[in-house]
Amino acid sequence: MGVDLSITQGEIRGPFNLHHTMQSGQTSEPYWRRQNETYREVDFFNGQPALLDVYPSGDPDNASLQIHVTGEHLDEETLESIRSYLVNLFRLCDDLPLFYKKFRNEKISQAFKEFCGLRLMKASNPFESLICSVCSQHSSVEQWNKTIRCIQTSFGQLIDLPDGQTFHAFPSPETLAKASTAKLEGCQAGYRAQYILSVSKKIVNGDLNLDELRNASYETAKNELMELPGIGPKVADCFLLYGLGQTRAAPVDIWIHRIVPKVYFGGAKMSKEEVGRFLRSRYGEWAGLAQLYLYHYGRMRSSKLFPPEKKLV
DNA sequence: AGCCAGGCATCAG
DNA sequence: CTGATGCATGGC
Repeated sequence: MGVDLSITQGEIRGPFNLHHTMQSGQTSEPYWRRQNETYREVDFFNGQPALLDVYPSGDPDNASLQIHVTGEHLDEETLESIRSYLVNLFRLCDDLPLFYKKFRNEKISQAFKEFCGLRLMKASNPFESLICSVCSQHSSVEQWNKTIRCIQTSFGQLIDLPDGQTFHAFPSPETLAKASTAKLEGCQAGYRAQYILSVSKKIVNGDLNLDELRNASYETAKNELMELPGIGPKVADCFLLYGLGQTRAAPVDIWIHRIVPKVYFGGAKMSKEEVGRFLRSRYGEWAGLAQLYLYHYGRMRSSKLFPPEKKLV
């Protein structure tokens, strides 16, 4: 009923730090449940639910990912789909060493050292990522995570695991389109409840097709997303980056809006739009990753867990 | 009590 | 175009 797998160097291009990646507040999905070094999540593979416990091993520069799978019918094909699921989720094929090398002479390289192995994530369920991105607006990481977990248990299909544990899948657009405002607000969604409803409805009636956005250019996709209620530039970029893997997207939130002018322009006054344009022109296809390092560095630096001794500037 | 949190919509100049 | 304000909610 349980099988052990590992993803090792050779399948991972360069360093990988699971903790940094899992704790960087990306809106691909909510935080996995954590117990010490191990992170747990449930999903379907070949139509069967399986519970994944993942934990790191090896030194940071030569890291591998250990996986314990609990479930039934764990044939070779299922295990292979679990492996590729994780490789895609943590974007383990991204050439992190090349990214570090390209920008090693910039101030941002301080963040490379501090958070070496931090990787972008890409959602396995774009709809879930879109709802996460919507809920993250004007809220803390901890808060939107609670809301998403509540939406999951309140509306998501029950999953029975062979060992008797139960989990909930993330609900479909059809389910959320029919959700009651009261129940959504019960999950502390606040005024975002309306946004969740209308976005879900637009997906159900065909006005919004997330798979088609995948093939559109960055600009086209972003403009189309911003037509939707409750989706502005930042939420659109979060979804494009963490939901669809558009690595040119660089969400400009309050942290990035503070940090970029300070680090790159001597504290000059800039609009959010200017900051976004700057990151895209400077980092191109790496803009999303550069944004993640700046964001995580800034957020950790001002946290009590990470004293602000080392300065980026 | 007041301000902030991975913003957005709206309205006034 | 820029700037101000309300919006739900919890944490500090």
